[in-house]
Amino acid sequence: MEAEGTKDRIINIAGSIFGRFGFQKTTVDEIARAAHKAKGSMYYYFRSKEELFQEVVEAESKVFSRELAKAMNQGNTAKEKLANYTRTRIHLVREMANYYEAMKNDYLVHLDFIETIRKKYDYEEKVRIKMILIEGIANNEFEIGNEDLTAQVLLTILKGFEMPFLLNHKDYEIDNKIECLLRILVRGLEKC
Amino acid sequence: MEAEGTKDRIINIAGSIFGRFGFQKTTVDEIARAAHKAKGSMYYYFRSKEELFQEVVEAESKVFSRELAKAMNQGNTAKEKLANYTRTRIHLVREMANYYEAMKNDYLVHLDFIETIRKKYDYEEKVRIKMILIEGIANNEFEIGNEDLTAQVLLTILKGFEMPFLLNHKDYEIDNKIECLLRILVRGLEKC
DNA sequence: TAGTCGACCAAAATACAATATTAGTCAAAA
DNA sequence: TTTTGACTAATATTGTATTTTGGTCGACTA
Repeated sequence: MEAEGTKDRIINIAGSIFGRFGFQKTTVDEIARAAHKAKGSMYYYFRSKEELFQEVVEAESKVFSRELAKAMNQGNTAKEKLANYTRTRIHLVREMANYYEAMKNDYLVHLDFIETIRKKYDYEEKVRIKMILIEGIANNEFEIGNEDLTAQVLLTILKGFEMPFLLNHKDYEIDNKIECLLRILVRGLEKC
Repeated sequence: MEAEGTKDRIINIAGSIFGRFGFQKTTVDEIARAAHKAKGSMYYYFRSKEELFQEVVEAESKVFSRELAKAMNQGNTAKEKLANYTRTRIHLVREMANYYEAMKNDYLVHLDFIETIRKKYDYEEKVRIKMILIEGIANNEFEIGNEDLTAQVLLTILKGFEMPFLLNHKDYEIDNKIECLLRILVRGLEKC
């Protein structure tokens, strides 16, 4: 028996094809052929093309989440955790930029199921940031009025930082910017 | 001169039409009719539709700039200036969100002359923020390693903040978020 | 002479019908 | 349980006739 089930194999293959061509320009038959299956078989595992895509995004988000959690836990203090989280997040998103590139065409076609997924992962991320903040408050590292609002704002900042390279603008100074941003954020949250 | 008045009138009328329908879906003839002129007359004042649009953007950017400068100068300290600048900028962009709405269709058609304008005004804005920072350092309000990089990062944060409502997501908590952001930024830059 | 006009043109956008792909189904079979 | 490929309705694409649009120009005027 293969370590990887058929369904997971399809998800992986679909992921690489969706990543190259986006949701709309990828056909179910194309994925089926790449997976050496008949198109009909796809509908044994997934109710629709949308559901297949959703599972691909879900799987990739899990990897994203795991990497982020790992980076975060490599720090001892809340400050370090926030810093590692920020650095890793920005770099991960940057690596995924070419992935987003293919999705750009789908972007205006406002697929509302994507919106749903996005919201869910935004929420998860906010919770994770909030946890760092709460830990920092408990540690006497941070002094924050409203952790929930602050977590939301930090997430907005992080998401804003990805915009430049989400829209082609290459940024060779990104590492300097990240450190500069972190200096402001950490000092801004710090208990002094 | 009378001619200068006509040109400005055309720019204003064109602005409101471009604002409603975007660059592509607005026709030169439409603008001409609204200005009670023949289409040919448009080409007496502007070399092309692009140039007309460019002048519209230029004019509106000037208003934007002036409002920002005004808000900024209402503060006495650098901290106040930064705060006023931030608040005004975010609110101005939000008011313009419906304007951007119409432009969304043009967005993917990557009009590179728009990119040029954007770069120019980004630079101006960065300079303005940098001036606040330098003033703050001179005042002993701020303590900043690299003002240029910091100004760039602040601009990136501000531009990131506009993304949510640039993409429909209405945000009823925006004022709380702005104050929360400002608290972080000001404390993050503060000399303590 | 600065400003306006509208007929005119080539290029681009649109409309529409014919054609081809595609998402999704299903009965049969492995 | 899993796979298949023929099948269909809906969607997308293509080719083409038609219209619209950006832009020009010579004539006109105040």
